[in-house]
Amino acid sequence: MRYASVVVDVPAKGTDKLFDYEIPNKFAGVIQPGMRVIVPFGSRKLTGFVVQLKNETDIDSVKPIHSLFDPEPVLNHELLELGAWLSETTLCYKITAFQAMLPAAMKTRYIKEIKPSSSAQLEDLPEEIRTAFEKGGPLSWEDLPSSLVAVVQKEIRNGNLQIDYRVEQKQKKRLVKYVKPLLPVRELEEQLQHLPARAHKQKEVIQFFIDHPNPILLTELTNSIQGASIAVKALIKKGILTEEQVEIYRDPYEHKQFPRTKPLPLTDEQKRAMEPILDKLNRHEHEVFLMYGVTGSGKTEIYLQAIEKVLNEGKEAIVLVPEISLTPQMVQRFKSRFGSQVAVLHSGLSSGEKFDEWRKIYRKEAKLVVGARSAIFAPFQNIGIIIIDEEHETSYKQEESPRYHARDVAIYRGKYHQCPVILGSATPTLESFARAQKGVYTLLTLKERVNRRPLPEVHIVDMREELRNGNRSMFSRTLFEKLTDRLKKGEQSVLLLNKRGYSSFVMCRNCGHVIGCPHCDISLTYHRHGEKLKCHYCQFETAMPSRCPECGSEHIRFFGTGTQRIEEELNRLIPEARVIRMDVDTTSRKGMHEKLLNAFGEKKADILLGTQMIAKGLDFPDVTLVGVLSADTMLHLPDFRSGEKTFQLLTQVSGRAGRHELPGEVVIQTYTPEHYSIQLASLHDFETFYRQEMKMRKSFAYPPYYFLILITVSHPNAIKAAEVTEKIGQYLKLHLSNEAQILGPVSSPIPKMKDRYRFQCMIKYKREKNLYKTLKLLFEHYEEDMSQTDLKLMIDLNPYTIL
DNA sequence: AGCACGCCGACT
DNA sequence: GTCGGCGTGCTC
Repeated sequence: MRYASVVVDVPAKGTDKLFDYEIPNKFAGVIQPGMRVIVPFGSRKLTGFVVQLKNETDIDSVKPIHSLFDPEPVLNHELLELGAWLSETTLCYKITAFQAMLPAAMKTRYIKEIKPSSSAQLEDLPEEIRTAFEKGGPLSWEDLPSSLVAVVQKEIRNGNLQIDYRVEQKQKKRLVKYVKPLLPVRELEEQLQHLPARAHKQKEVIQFFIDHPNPILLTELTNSIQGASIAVKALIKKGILTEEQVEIYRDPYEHKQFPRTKPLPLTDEQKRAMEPILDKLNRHEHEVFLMYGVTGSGKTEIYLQAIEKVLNEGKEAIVLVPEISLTPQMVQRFKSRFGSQVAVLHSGLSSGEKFDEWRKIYRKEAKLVVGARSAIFAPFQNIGIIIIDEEHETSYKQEESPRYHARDVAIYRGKYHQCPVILGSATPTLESFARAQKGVYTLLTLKERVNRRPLPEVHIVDMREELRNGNRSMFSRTLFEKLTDRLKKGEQSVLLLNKRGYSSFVMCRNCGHVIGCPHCDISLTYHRHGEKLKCHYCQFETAMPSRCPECGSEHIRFFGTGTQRIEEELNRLIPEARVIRMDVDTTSRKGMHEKLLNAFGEKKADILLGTQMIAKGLDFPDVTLVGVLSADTMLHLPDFRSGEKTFQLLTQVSGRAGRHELPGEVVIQTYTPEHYSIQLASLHDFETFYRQEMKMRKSFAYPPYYFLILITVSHPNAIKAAEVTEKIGQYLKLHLSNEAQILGPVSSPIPKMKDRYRFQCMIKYKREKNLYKTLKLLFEHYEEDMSQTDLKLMIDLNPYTIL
């Protein structure tokens, strides 16, 4: 093959196509589809993905491929096709789709350097440039002092300097510094005498090496001797110590022990659910199963046994778990059963760790991947089963381009590999449950908890009533009594604060002014750490003012109910209770999540207080009480799924109580106790909830009866944004069928973000033959506007949050 | 995206 | 007459 078609690394409209390059003789037979190559592109060098090889090209001025970037293809045939499909169905650039399938560490970095051209006489160069070169090799364009820019440009024109474009992989090999003495102990003792009297630190370091003459990690050394790194540097200079960079293999779980577990005996119900899966596995056929099983019904054991069968046949398995429930407990269950065959991918890993886990999969050292959304792109060749646990979780939908849903990708891959896909949940999405009702998916039902433990008893507390009775605290009397009761019995409680829509904004109690972000139309959130106000949408942050910027009053304070405030109130009401608080603030540091959960598991605390992150997957035997402090905070969000989300959250969190010997109880505090989402969650009645919610969806033409598309238009000028949105609405009315409903334009729920005004319109449709074509045409129609006037168009097919 | 090319005003 | 501002259009 003489030519290669390449998708170049420029995410833009004009470059979202294939560019043909000649394959130089030296690469003949080496270059294959799925490989990344470095190609000349205009005056630069870029990486690109080879997508096909061919013997003909229509282009008359083909350039040759410069070099290989990977020794082997990084995307196999299936993933190349999947990328093309993703870019079509989510309307993203091909390069964006390809990049989404690789770990971030494999993204490329472009370096622009200035160096003397081969023909240049160094003496001809101006003094200031020559000295810069003498100091240290080529100059990077980025940190060229602005005073030199003009001179450099002139010399480039004169042909004395040239720009060198280099391509590098962002991934850094993990290097650690080891320090060791260059001299034997005897000589070290001698050196100790020769050091200046005031070099205390250096003496301390040498003494350390006299006691322990072996190489030591620099970080470990600085742990035992504070500020040792400066002394070490000095000692290296003196030739007493030496340092060594060693590349280490990153294994986030290397120090963990995972006792092996054996398959548990299945209940009759589990066996019945297992059968159709095994049948499909044996026949090597594709099928989507919706496994609807109440919390604690043993879904995971079914996953484990199905996976075991797949692995025994020499095939691979993918298990997706929502990010927040990718807890150590969950990972442990898989590692314990399958040991080193498991690769784990989640956001808690560093990009290098993710890269190494990815390579384990690529090199077939791992046969099973357990991971968050993007793990669906694991580079396996022979997948035997794909499992999506907690199928209803919104984190499976990516909110940036490519706006894909992991479930759709899973089904695509399941078809390709002719293998079953299992969607598991105690509270399936209405979309999936409706498909199961229609027979598109096969429904598997688990109604009983393993060992027949009853579901916990749920009490709904009307907080309006509490207020009328003079209780103004965040804790109802019922909840308070039950909390103190658990404390007496030595049992544990979990308290959930549903923080969404409740963030702690800052308001002036005198004039009612709320401090907002100057760039985005939302209120700033108070962070106690450093007394700061931060914007959730842009990076803006500012100090907490002591006076109201509007009226100058000192009565300005943060409102809303953060976990911190609850913790304070808890400490006041029940001072003897030991509380662990889990929220973004306390878990942002790496490993804290695990640490806090372990502490709770070891009963170092009586109450676990947290946000959504504690709702899922936790399994502690002594938790007998779950309290939901305010069930309706998300019920009133302007989102048609708010009822569904409330039902899901309440059901999930209730499932945390009484999972073992001790029976559990749940207290739900709410201001709208009559709402069906809350009522039915308290009765653990998903099926009635499903029917009720489906009626609502039908009458308002929402999914699953209709599909949605959200088009968001943003522009620095509000009028322009509104105008364009209006025109888009008209355009769509003209080009889509009469069956489609076009709503809007309306101001986006976040009307202004990063100094851009946002308007949106929504399309509801059932079937549209020319949908993708029309949307693509829409993009082209506004192309000039987009480049000329800084207009941005965002199209989200099947949006998950319309917020 | 980034870069070259090209056309206009400001200045040595 | 040259330098440098940014609008325009292309990149195999």
